[in-house]
Amino acid sequence: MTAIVWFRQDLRLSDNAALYHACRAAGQVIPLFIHDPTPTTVSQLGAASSVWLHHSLQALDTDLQAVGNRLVLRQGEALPILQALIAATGATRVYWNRVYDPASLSRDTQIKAALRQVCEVHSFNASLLKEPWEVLKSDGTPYKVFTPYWKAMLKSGIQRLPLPSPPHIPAPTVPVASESLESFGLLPRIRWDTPMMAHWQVGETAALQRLLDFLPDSGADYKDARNFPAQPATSRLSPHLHFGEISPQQAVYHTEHFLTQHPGAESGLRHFMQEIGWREFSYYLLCHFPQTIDQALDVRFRQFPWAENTAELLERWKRGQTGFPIVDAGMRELWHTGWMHNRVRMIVASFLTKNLLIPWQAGENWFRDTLVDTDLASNVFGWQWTAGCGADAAPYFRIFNPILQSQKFDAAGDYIRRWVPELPCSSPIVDLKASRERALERFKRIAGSGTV
DNA sequence: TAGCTCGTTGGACAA
DNA sequence: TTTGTCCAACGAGCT
Repeated sequence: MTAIVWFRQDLRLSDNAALYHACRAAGQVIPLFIHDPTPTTVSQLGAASSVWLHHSLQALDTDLQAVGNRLVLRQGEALPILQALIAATGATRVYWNRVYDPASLSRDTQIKAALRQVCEVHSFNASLLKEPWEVLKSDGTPYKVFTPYWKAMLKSGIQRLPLPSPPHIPAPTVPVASESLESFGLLPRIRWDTPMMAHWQVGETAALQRLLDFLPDSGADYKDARNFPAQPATSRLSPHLHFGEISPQQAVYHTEHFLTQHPGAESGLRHFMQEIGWREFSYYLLCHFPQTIDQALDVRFRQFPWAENTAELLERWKRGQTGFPIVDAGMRELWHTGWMHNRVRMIVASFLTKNLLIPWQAGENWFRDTLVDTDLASNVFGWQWTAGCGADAAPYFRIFNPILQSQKFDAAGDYIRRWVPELPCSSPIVDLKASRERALERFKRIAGSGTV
């Protein structure tokens, strides 16, 4: 019996439910990845993420070769490709792990219905700790506040043993043709990606190593040190988690295991697991409120009086030329490495949406294109939280002051100097005090105009 | 059921 | 220089 394992955002061999169950059930396994270049508004792959995907697919293929198989690459619309592959190989089962953004969920539902005419289809959860519909309030509606949500999650139990990596994945006896990875065109023509990728190691092995290095190096101090962008105190697991090179269950499992031997790291690592929880919560909200992909959850914000004629200001923000050192440092870190420290993400987002009064969607789009860890749910959630229009949002008067933030979290200026060596940088593009007051005034205008 | 406290990440201002 | 208070208002969850 032959089974197709359709890889999507689960580019790993360990703790991969679809792969695990396919290997147990089938004598021959066809590992497949489909690149669908059709432009859609929600699932378009940003330039930096495309580069990561290229390397991740390469790593997955290498790992598959080590256990006797190869990754089959195809390009185009998923359903006809799967149907053709089933017809050509006589496969009788298709396995995949679910992807939880609304567009993928509805597409997969259609594909499942169509494929069930000709074969068995099995889908699994391999990217979330729990299914989003499993955890609800006592009245049956979804949580909108993180703390009670996370408490309920912990109470119901988030730990389980990760599935082992199959020691051997039997290849089909008749080889299946594959397109070349280069034909996907994921790498840019002008190779700006080489210096960016010098900051990263891609693939399942690197992802696990990253976690295992992080736990002893930074686990104990995580709670406080993670706020200081000059320190390498955060896990940097986000791109690995996004592409599924490691699962959140694996992160939780290894963290708990580490804690049994290093109980002193308890406080720090509870906060680290809480960050895994925030990732989970953003998927949870996106599943329950799918319209929040591009619309504010708080309906009052759908007619927020944003500033006009801001093209030039947006451009200066993107290029890291705002004249505010910590903002410019963050935007340049993003440009050079495909990643930005979490605290700095909040600072630059607050600056864009509040001091410049530019819609959060503009910032969300730029992040989507330039981050290697772009994750629809986390990105949308984070931006809405900062803009004050999402679930559990920051109060409207919470406007970060970039000068005070750098004094508090980069007092020695190490982070700023690393990315803005030409200090003092250009003159500020906006007056902090005046722009803060302008934002507060406009937020007051929409207050009381009705809520969700 | 009513009443109460609390809520990831802050800043300005007065004392 | 540091510390306390206020900046809204609503849903979650407890008593």
